Amino acid sequence: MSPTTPPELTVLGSPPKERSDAARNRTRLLDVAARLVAEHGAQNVTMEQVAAGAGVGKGTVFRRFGDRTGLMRALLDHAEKTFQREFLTGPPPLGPGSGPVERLRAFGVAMIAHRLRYRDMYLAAEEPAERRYADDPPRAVHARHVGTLLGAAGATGDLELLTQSLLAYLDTPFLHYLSTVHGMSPERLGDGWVRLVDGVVGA
Amino acid sequence: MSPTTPPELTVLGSPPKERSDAARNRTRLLDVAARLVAEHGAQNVTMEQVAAGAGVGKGTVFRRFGDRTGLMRALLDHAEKTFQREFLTGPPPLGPGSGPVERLRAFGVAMIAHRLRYRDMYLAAEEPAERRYADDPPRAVHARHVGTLLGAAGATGDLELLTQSLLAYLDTPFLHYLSTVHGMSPERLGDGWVRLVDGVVGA
DNA sequence: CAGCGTAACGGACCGCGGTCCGCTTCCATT
DNA sequence: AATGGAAGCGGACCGCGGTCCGTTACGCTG
Repeated sequence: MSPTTPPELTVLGSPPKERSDAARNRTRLLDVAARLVAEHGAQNVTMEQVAAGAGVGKGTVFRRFGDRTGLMRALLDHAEKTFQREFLTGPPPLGPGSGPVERLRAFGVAMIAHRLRYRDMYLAAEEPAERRYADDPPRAVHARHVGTLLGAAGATGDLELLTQSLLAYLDTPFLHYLSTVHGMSPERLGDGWVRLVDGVVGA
Repeated sequence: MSPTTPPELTVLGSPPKERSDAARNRTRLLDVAARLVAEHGAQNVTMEQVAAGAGVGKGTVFRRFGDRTGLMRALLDHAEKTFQREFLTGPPPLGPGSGPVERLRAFGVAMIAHRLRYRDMYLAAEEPAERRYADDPPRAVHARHVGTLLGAAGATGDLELLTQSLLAYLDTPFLHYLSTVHGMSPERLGDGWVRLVDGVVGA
């Protein structure tokens, strides 16, 4: 090897770097997609519109984002990261500093607000029923967080399943349904979460 | 009016009768669809195949069943009715004769088995995220049943929301996910249900 | 700076769900 | 049995998500 050879293995966790045209197209596509979603609603934005708006071919959109739900997830990424920072390292009662039960309560309440706020995109980001919830990194983060808090709160038994039971309550289509069809307010939904948590940790 | 005039108003609750050719096509379509689903899986059956197999045009299928999910719901109708009879009028502990908490526990356990058994069609019968759970007569029956039992069990507070919280645990894609990705057995899922119920009724 | 291997590109193409509308069939009435 | 009108029918048609593959452009190497 020549003396100027750069490292051949990418650093663990950093994705292989993108070619410049690819990177440019990704940001243009996200910009256009965000604009179109804000303008017409996630429901009414087609992949072809996004491609045309960014001045690229349709194939490029699919190469970058895999499928429609991948594009939507990419759009949600920033909001999701912000939310994660809040409950992982933010101020109490959501972040560290409060007791586990209090943090658990706050987590659900915040998640309900978050999901309802971006419901349009969360609904559009849903995977088909067969692969729902699988390969979903944010969900894994939420699960670890809830599981840890449950443990710290002294909950006993099948914590893995208990965690999933709680997450089921925070499903966006479910919250959306209760909010629209049953006319339930976020506060009411939050109270429901608190009650569920209390019941489950034996408070 | 002539003396032989039949009643002009259909009896409340009985749908306006179907023309003979329409009725014949409905049964043929359901037969063919059931066969194709059994043969290739609900996932891999197209509406056109069903139409062709029944020797009718595609438009006819959609006229009868509205959309793909409508056809799947129709296929599930028989199993669903049977299940409803079991928990509404069948023997204890599922049917009347046991205490409300015991019936509630049995209901969830039976539902988990039922949904996993027919998961293929339940997954295919799912509505898009925006209208999920809305206009779903079986769900309304389940909700009334669970709500009634919760009340009889002496649960207090927001029974409507409590009912929905419990139903969220019985969602087919959720159960399917836990069963496949997390490798959880029906028994384990049943235990999770029981724990949830006990926590919520304050047992 | 020329050459080259590879990633990226673009848009024609495909399959499926769903719609539309001119034609057919049923059946109530006389 | 004839007839009129409504319910039903069929299949061409449309739009969208997703794929394929020949072409293009990036950037590394010498």
